[in-house]
Amino acid sequence: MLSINDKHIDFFQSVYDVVRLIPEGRVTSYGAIARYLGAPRSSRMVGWAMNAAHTQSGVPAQRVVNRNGLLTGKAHFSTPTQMEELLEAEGIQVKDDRIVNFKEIFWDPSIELEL
DNA sequence: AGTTTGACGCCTA
DNA sequence: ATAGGCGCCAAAC
Repeated sequence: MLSINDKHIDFFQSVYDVVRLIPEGRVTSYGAIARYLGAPRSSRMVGWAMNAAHTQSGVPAQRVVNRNGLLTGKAHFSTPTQMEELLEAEGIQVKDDRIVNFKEIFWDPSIELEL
């Protein structure tokens, strides 16, 4: 699925690129990433891309949650507690698989990177 | 080649 | 507030 043409950059690669830009201590949602990539209705693709995120390096997958601030992807980490542990290590409070103050630490690429 | 399934989001009842 | 349906695109069956 590699492409030699720059015209259509891999969707996966683009997702990883955005995720890498998420500042420490901040989080974003699948929908926000999809919207930033120009596919507002394709949040599922972001999720699919994240499925293979662990194969990439420098991709803080724990900073990507669903629009409710729920750690929906925690099952895909090494251990069921890995995700929240990583988040808490960055100063993000997690309560019952949900990010506390989600609205405050939310980082929207389409806004933060609009310039 | 048709069907099912996602680490989702949004609208409607 | 909760539940269910549809959309959207790619990969696995």
